[in-house]
Amino acid sequence: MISQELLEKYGALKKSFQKNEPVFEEGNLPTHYYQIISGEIKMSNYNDDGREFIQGIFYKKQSFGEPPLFLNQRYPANAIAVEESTILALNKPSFTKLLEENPAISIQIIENLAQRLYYKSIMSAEISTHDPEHRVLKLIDYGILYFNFPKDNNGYLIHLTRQQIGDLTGLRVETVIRAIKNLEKKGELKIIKRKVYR
Amino acid sequence: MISQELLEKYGALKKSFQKNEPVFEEGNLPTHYYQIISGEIKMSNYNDDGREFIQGIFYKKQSFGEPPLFLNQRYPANAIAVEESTILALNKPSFTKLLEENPAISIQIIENLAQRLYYKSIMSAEISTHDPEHRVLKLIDYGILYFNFPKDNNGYLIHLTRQQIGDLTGLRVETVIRAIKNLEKKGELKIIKRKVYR
DNA sequence: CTCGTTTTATGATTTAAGTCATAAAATGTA
DNA sequence: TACATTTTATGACTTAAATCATAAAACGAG
Repeated sequence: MISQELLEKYGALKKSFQKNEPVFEEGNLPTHYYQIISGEIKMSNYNDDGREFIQGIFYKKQSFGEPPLFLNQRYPANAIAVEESTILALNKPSFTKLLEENPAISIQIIENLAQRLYYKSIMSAEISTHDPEHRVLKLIDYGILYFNFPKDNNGYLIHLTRQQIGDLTGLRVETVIRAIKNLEKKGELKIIKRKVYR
Repeated sequence: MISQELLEKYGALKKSFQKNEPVFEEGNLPTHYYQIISGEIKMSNYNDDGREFIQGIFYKKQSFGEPPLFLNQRYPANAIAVEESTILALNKPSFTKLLEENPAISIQIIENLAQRLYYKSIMSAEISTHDPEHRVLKLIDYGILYFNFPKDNNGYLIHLTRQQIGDLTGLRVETVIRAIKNLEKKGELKIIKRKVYR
């Protein structure tokens, strides 16, 4: 995360997005660095028969969509606002200038990319070699660590729908629902008013 | 990739690894930056019942295992030599110093991480939402682009075993073998003396 | 060259997850 | 507050890929 002041110093502008409004679309060339001020942005792909795969969900203070920006490659996925969101957008030339003039930021970017690569490494192994219950639980545990889910007296509230969990793990809703029920039976998590706690 | 001279200037040492010898193991804390001079290194996980998932295969001039090094986190996977390999290893304090004193290297690191994140993004979507043939073909096409497979008059030679393709895509050998046969029937690739060409 | 190991190959069978159908809560909104 | 939409839920059925069994070809070490 880069401080709002620094981004604005280099000319970053605030933009608002309605719920379900796209920030950028698969196949387009990147033009800006994006960082969330408030709201929630989802990056996802759709396969030929319309099935969604969520690459990640990003919250306030997080940036998204940088890899293709650095590589001058087309976006491999869509980014859309899950809820009304405000985002800082800095155009590429200014962003490059910012990086050149602030070497310490590069280290932050490296750490951020490393973190996301670490997540993808774990999840790709989980997704491809483990059973649904294991996948769902790992995703939840990862979310607790890095999506900063809120904690109350029932434990961490997993604010993802069953459908979203499915789209993040490559499982179908029904399978996720069944897996969560089984995990509850095993005492791995709680379901209170249909909400999942861990 | 960082030039061998620069790495050696900061004290990097050459190390040799026998076939199947581990470079580092899952759960250990990172101590060095590693870059391949020659040979082939595989990073992979094993699930509870011994099934392997290959995170990636790295060839000469490529570095591997940096994300946990930057994050001070334990390795999420093992790295082992697929064949006899020579590697440059630079310890963490020296590597940090190198980065601080050579800001341009940071940009290279960023691009490298961005590239790998891009690969993981594509593959994770492919793996979770598509059928075996699609997965295998995407992996092969990616490999042609980034693993620099050799090209001869039959096309690009995919020098991965069926087992490795399976471990990279989360499929079983038999499924990969059948998928490859079908892809040959469809004219998407060639099988000559059991070797796969595209 | 020989023998053991690895890789590719193919058919039969099983099974876990996907699909389909249907519905009741919960949530949002006019 | 009423109604449409979304989310969660459950049972029955189907299917694609995993599993199991077996073997031939290729490769590699001695």
